[in-house]
Amino acid sequence: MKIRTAADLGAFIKERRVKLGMDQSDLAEKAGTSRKWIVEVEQGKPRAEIGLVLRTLKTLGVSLDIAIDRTQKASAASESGNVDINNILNALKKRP
Amino acid sequence: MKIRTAADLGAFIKERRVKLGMDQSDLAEKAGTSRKWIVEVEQGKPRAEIGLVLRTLKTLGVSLDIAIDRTQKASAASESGNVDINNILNALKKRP
DNA sequence: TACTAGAGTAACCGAATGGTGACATTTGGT
DNA sequence: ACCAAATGTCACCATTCGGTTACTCTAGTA
Repeated sequence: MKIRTAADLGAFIKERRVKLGMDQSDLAEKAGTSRKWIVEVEQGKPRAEIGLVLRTLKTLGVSLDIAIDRTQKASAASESGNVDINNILNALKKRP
Repeated sequence: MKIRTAADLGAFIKERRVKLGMDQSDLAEKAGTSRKWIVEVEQGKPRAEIGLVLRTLKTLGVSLDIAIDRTQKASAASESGNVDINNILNALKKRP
């Protein structure tokens, strides 16, 4: 599932928690945070800190993967993961 | 690439930014944040807020995917994405 | 050598965080 | 209807955030 917003994240966490038969207190304790924080994150709080988010996801047995977005208009090098010489040259053009 | 810690995230962001030929100021401006914040995140700040992180990743043309972790010892239902009846029953046992 | 771009660091500050503990509401079972 | 568990909300508070501005240091260029 693609995560684009904090709301996406919150929905996923809640769904996953319920599937595992945990309540908010269980998850909070296992993830080393507070129930209040779980509530807020499940509601899509955009300013929650990533450290706690990562710990929470780990607790839920979930992995976060990052990848070059194919739906984005990107250069060939961009997708390959190599340095994009065109982008760099373009940036250089901005010099006075 | 799997993201397990804030340091992972920071390393990825920096690598990606450089590949695209951007400097910290460029990225900060395009992502709607400050250069200071970019510096901190690239250094692995664990308390950066997810909202900004998501915006930054979007700016970098990157997508975040979430998935049930196969390396984790998980029940069959857990992997399938269905409700895990065993976990729920286990939780019920805790009732006094 | 002198200059510049880029990266890292520091101080300042208003604003928001996350934890605690309590209370209110909703839900499900007896 | 009653009760208990789970969820949602609130006030309080020490801590930290993120933005701004300015300074340093390094590497590469003229």
